[in-house]
Formats: sequence, C-alpha cells, structure tokens
Amino acid sequence: MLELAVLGLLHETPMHGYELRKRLATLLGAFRAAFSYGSLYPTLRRMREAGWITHDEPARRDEAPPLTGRRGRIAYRLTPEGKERFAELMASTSPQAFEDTGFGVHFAFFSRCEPAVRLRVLEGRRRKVEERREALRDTLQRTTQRLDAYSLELQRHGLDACEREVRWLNEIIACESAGRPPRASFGNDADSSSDQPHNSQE
Amino acid sequence: MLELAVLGLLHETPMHGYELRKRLATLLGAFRAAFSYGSLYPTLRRMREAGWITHDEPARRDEAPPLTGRRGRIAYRLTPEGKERFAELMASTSPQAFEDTGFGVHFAFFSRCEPAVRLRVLEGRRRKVEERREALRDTLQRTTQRLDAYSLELQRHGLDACEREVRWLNEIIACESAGRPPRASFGNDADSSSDQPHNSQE
DNA sequence: TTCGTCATGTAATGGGTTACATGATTAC
DNA sequence: GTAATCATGTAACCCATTACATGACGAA
Repeated sequence: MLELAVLGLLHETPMHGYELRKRLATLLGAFRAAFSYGSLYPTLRRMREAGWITHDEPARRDEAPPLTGRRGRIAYRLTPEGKERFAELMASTSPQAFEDTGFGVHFAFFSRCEPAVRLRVLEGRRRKVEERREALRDTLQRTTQRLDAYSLELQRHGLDACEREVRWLNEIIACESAGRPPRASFGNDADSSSDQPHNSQE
Repeated sequence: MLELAVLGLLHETPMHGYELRKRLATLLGAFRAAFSYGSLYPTLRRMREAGWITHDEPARRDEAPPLTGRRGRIAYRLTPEGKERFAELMASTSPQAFEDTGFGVHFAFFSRCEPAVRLRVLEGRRRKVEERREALRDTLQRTTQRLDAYSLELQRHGLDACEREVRWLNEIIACESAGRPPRASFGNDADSSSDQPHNSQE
C-alpha cells in the first residue's frame, strides 16, 4: 500500500520524503493514520533500487543554495517504469485492493487511472461490503446466539456502516457509468474539466 | 488485540482454538476480518506459558470418548491471573485502545467490565474520532489544497462517518451515564437483566 | 544559544498473514 | 472409501511501528 501511495503522489509532481508523508497524511486521513518515517524511507530506497523512482541530485551546498536554503532534501520523481508499475498496481484485482485501507488508497488516486479500472475496483469493493453486510444481518437475525447488549449494538452499528457504504458506492458507480466524476455538491462547483482524458461518452 | 479477544471470550466459558476463532469472527465481524490460525495458536501457546490460561487435558482415546467423540480438541480456560490480565488490558488507556480495531475489541467485551472503564474507553474513542473529524473539516475547508473530485469525495465520506460515529458514541455514553446498557430497539426486547451486576439505578 | 520544525535515516520489534503439513471425525 | 469439515499446529514472510540517532535551518 505504501508503495502504491507513493507512486500515486509522485505521479503528479516530484516530492521529497518529508513532504510525501504530510501529503499522504491528509490524503488518506479519512481512513488511516499517517505512515511513519520508519516505513517511508526504507520503502523509498527499495523503490529506487527497483527503478520505479529516481532522485534528482540534492542541491549542493557549495553551489547557490536554492531560495529558502533547505539543502538536505531529496526530491523523488517517477520513472516510466514507475508509471507502469502504478497502473499495474491500480489495476490489480488482488483482494487487498478491496480491503478498507487498500480500497481507500486506490480510490484516492482514481483520477490518475482509467475509467474501466475505477469501475472494477468499485464493484469489487461493493461486493466485499455486501458480503460483510449479509454476514452481519445473519448474526443479528439468528438471535439464537444470545449476544449481550454491547455486542449487539456493535453489530448494528457495523451493519449500518455497511449499508451506508454500499449506497455511497452505488452513487459513485452510477456517476462512473454516466462517464462523470462524483457529485460536486457542497461548495466546490469549480468543475475541473481539465483532467478527464479518458471519457468519450458512451 | 488477539490476546485481549481470547481473554474476553474465555471469560465466559472454556473453549478450544477452532471454536474460539469462529466466535471471534462473528463477534468482531463488524469491523475486522477473522484472525488466522497462524496467529491464534501461537498466541494460545504464549498465553498458556504466561499463565493466563490453562488447558484441560484432552479427552483420552482409551477412555470413554465424550459424547460425539471429537478427541483432539484442547479446551482452554482462564486462570485467575488471566482474569486479572483481562481487567488490566480492558482498563489500559494506551492509544491502541482507541484505534478502530482496538476500540472494537474493547467494546465487544464491555459487558465483562466495570462501568467506569467503559466510560473512559468510550470517551477516549470519542476524543480520537473528534480529532479526525476536525482534521477532515480542515482539509475540506481549505480548498486551497485543490484536491481532485475523488479525493474530495473520499474526505467527505470519511467526515460523514466520523460525525455519525460521534453521534453514536454520544448516545451510548448517555446510556452509560444513566446506568443502563445501549438501546434495545429493533426486535430483541428480551431484556436480559441477568448480567448487569453493576447498576444500582441512578 | 537554544528551541522548534524540517529532514533523513537505521535497528529492533510487533502483530499479524499465507502457505503448508497433518490427522481425526462425520456424512455420503 | 472418499470428501468435507473439524481441529491443531509450524515456518516463512510482510508490512508496518516505535524508538533512536543525526543534523540543518529559522526564529526567539
């Protein structure tokens, strides 16, 4: 997941580790705590060795220090192989992609991938959530189980969350099928028609 | 977490590994996939070595096979030290206890612990979710960030989930303060007044 | 000069998963 | 007798975390 997340962010613009981590924190904050440096930096090294990313030479101190002068930073950018790798990971239908975190990371980078891939991920996720929902309905109906009040409440809350997510997914899938990004209600009506390269409408 | 979960289940009645896992799967199914045997059995061994649990001798084949005849099963039960350990883990205010999974496990065993502990866990969780909620509101308001439509939608959905959970927690906290278990709406009106040892009503 | 934040990294550890190996019991 | 499921376990690995070490830079 970290690898995909890094590829996703660098897909747009080069960045150094520290910034990468901050951007990731806000981007994935809806469903996950920030990744730690202890996993980020080793991952960056691995990815560099694998050839997915390169780092521009850090600005040397003996040359003119760049603007605000920060010097030790290492800006990474995607290689062509990295772009391929990104597409590959986004498209992979491994069960991981439909788990909470995996799905979240995929979703966050949906604008960087093809509509067909988005649809497959969304439908995979929906299937998974529906399964969980059915399981929860089962447990709640078979009161034979005699769960205590707290466990029951937990199941109920979980079921509610599942139902809600399925509805949400359905909305988004509907948008996708209509060939447009999700509802832009709620303030931000500046429709960015710029980065929608993949839709011929049909 | 697995350790706490096992202690929690065995708190009620002895059980063998396989059953433990199934029970856990339905009990925690609302927010987590089942634990694998690969983590369950080693954990059971660790816990036995630590003295939290013991296993009754497996029924010997050369004696009368017990009823349906299953033989290899090893039923574990809690030792007094295990009970203490359970109370200790339930009461610990480590940040872990307020994470998604950690909180879920705690909540699932609320009926096995004291009201004061429940309240602390619930309030800790609420604080955590509120923090996340504020962070999400921030990101959504500072549209300066120029997130794409998908990321925006993700944040929105996340924010919604946070708000919902806070409301849910508030309900439950209200019940706790009133000295009664969560609302028993929705069918199961067989009020089990049996296992509520801690409430004098006030 | 000292403190906070930016910035990069390593070592040890943790808490789980997957895949595998084994065998008893039950139902057909 | 054979397939499904019950039941226990090990070994290898994975992906991340915590704690630690280092140091530059800007502001007080």
